Amino acid sequence: MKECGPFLSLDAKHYEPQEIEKKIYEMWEKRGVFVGDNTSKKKPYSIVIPPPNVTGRLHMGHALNNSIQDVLIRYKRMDGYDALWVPGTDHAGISTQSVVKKHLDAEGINYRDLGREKMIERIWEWKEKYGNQILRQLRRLGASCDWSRTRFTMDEGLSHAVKVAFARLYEKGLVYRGKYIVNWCPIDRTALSNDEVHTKEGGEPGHLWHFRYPITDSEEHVIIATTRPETMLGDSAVAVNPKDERYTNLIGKTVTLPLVGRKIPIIADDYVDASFGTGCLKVTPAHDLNDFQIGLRHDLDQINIMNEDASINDEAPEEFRGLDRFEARDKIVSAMDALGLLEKIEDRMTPVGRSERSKAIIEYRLSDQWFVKMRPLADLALKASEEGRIEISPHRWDRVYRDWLENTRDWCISRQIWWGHRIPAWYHKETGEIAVGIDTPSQVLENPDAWEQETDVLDTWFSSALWPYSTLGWPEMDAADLNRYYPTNLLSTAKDIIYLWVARMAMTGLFHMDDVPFHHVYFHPTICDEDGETMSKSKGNGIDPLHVIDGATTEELEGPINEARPHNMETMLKRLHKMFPDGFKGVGADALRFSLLTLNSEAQQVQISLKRFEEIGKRFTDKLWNASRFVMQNFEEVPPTSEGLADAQIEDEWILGRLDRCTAQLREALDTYRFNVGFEAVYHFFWDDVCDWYLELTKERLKTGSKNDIRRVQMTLGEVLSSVLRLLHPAMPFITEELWGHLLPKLSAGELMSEEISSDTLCAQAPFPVDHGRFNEELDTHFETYRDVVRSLRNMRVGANLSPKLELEAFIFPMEEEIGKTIVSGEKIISRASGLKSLTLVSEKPEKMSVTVIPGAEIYLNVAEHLDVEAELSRNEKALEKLDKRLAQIESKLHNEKFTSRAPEQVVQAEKDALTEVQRQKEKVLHALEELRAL
RNA sequence: GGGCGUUUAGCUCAGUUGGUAGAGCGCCAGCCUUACAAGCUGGAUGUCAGAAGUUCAAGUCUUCUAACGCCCACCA
Repeated sequence: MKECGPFLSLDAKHYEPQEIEKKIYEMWEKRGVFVGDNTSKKKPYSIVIPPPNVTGRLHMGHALNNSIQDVLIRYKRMDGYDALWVPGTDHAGISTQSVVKKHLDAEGINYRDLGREKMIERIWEWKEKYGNQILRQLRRLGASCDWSRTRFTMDEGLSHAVKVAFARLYEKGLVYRGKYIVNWCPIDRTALSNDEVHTKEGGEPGHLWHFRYPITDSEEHVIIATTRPETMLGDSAVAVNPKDERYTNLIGKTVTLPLVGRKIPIIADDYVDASFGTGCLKVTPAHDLNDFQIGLRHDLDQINIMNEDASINDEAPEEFRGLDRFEARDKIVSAMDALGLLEKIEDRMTPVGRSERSKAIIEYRLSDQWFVKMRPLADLALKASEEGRIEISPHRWDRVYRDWLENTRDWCISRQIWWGHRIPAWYHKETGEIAVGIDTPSQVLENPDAWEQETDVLDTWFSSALWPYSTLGWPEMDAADLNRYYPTNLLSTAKDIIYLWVARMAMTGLFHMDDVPFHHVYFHPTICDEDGETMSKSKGNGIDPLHVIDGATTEELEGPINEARPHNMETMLKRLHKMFPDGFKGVGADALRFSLLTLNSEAQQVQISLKRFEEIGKRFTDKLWNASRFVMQNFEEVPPTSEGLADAQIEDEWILGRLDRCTAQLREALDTYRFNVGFEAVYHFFWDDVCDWYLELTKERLKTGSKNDIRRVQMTLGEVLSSVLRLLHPAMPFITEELWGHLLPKLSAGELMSEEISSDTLCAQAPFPVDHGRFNEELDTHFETYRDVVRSLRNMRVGANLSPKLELEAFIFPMEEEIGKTIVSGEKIISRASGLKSLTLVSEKPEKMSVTVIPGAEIYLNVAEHLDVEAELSRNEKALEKLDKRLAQIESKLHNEKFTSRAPEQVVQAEKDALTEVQRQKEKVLHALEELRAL
């Protein structure tokens, strides 16, 4: 018996998740059921979590992705694997530093005054205090991570791993230092990788200024166009296309740069698009990526005119020095205008790069940076992908991944911030010599005063790139975890970090470990709101998973909207108030997870709204709770005999067959990451087959059957329910564990188990169901016929407006002996399900009864004086219409000679059979109508 | 500019080798049938975005078009 739990009485009519979920999670943790055992004889199955930022709060994307991982981990754990899910967090360099900076700002402290050491201390303090919030939230979700292995990208081991990785890459010449033009954020004062810069689609409103640059010693001028006039201070050439005949005579001459007075050459370069603007391009190598490249080709001066904060520096004429870049822009425009050199100003949408983090417009800045040489590494990853050592699902992302690897550029990994892994490189103060080492290099130790350490830290993604093996003990090559769990089985993540993270893990994994970091990559769809917009903080359209789990007042639901203050704020609030005037009642983690999983198709995005969690997850948890309650109530009176078990009835065999089929479907679906398909199969099996049919059919047997027959039903129910709980556990771990706590003692006490299950927690010990091969095609088809008959009978009853309680007589007039036999074999089932007094096979048509024609038979229901001729007529006329439509379809096919001659024999025969069948039915319906009209 | 995705019932979406269009919600009618009214039973609802093609047969394959969305690269 369990030490604790189950927690909720089965008397409860509605399932109340919140309290139970917390208690159950505690129980699991206390028992250590999530802990991987690297000495186990079981086969390993491992996943390393995409580490959320320490600054993060759980959002819907996390909820989805972690539900997915948890499903697979729990599935494998139950299925006999030593399943390990390694959790952890990412130090998120810039993001965390700016969060703490804001806190300090609020205290009136400038972090720069604090100094590097103190600031880092403050960030650590903050991290210790708030950094684990997201891990606690993952627990609320039910994530079965091995918390004893929790890692942090800046903990001791991982920091060591980062240094080792850097040093090894450096030794191999794959890390280098160089001057380069980088994306520069003037707010955070750091370089950013391309992936951290975002450009709004279609650009942002701006202007295109056309300036005249006078040709030296001439009355002529060239006209250049720019969207960033301030950069002219750093111009070192004007370029034209060599094929542009308008300017060939100018090549080699110089222009005198207005305001500055510098003489700069007119050069020819293919990069210039002759058809754009005037075909003349000002070249500013220090402040534009393309200009930088042109500058290299022509050996132009690289004139940096800006400070770190993008104010104008002393390279510029005095009047502009110290000005902010946008002030300088205005001033330059008016100065040019005053000189009569402003040709015109056009309004124009211009591409504007912004820092993803600070939202500031980025500058391009020439500086000393560290880079990873990507080509050799990318080739490793490409090869692994071509050899199928990394498989990506859905498959379409494979190409996206490969395209990037084929075209990738060197990766700038230095960041000018304090929070992160400080680059283990030292510079000789005089010679400029560089020393790199995992520990402080000996020459530095010998003469420390002559050296200084690099102040930059590494891009956060540098440490993330090592995550799958650094978390398992690398660079210790004989670490038990590393040996056992690397390569991991799966990486599940969002596709927007396919380059930023996935590709880089593949590259470094292959380089450092000589093996792929994961065999499979699964990209889940993007979560969008009900209008199809991606959820984001700035739009205020996010749904907080914890609100879904715990519920929220209307005010709390407003939170994200109020914080973001989007342009359509009013509409959003209005809609919220209309839909949830009394707040949202929490549905629990199970319902959240189940909803997300059944919505998770192979599409690129999935639209969700709060309502959906009620419609899908909540409804289903409630159904599961109630049906289980009912089943278990019927175990109360179990006679604990183990002899004389009655034979299985048709419905018993049928439901067990369907159970097996459902099990096979779910396994197949989970193995191929088709979560919606798998869980929908279980959903429908449980709701439709188990609840609506099997439970309804067996109520009577449970009430009035013999003890031995009751036991048969109980035994079947026991297997069905215990299997369903196990099938659903990966998706809905809490409620299934809770119900398992109720069910298991009853099953054991009554010797109702048809298989050995010796376990006290479902989570850890219960085996995942297997397909016993009991699905019987023939029996299942027969059962479908019964259901057809029942549906027809119920329909007739409703048509005659008769109470469902009234027991009626029904008659079957079969067109074929076979059908008659089939129907008779299901007599009990049909009678029970349609409230019949009797079901009789007749060879002569009964009269004055309600009639329905189904394939192969006519069904009559004796509704006596309640026969509503009008209703009968209209129902059968409708049936006739349908048959006619179908008939036309078939006939047109069969009349088509090409069809009969070219379609496969079987298909043609099937159509012919269908024709006879439909014709036969039509005749019967016509006949019935005739008789009805005669009444 | 390049790549990808989506377009199926009023809404949100399934639809795996081409072979009579499905689910949930919503809607209509009837039921408090002893697990569940947060439920049960029955019912209505579709030129599968448009066009062309391949095929005996197309929601499904090919091409083109349109709308919407995402990613990458960015003409100063």
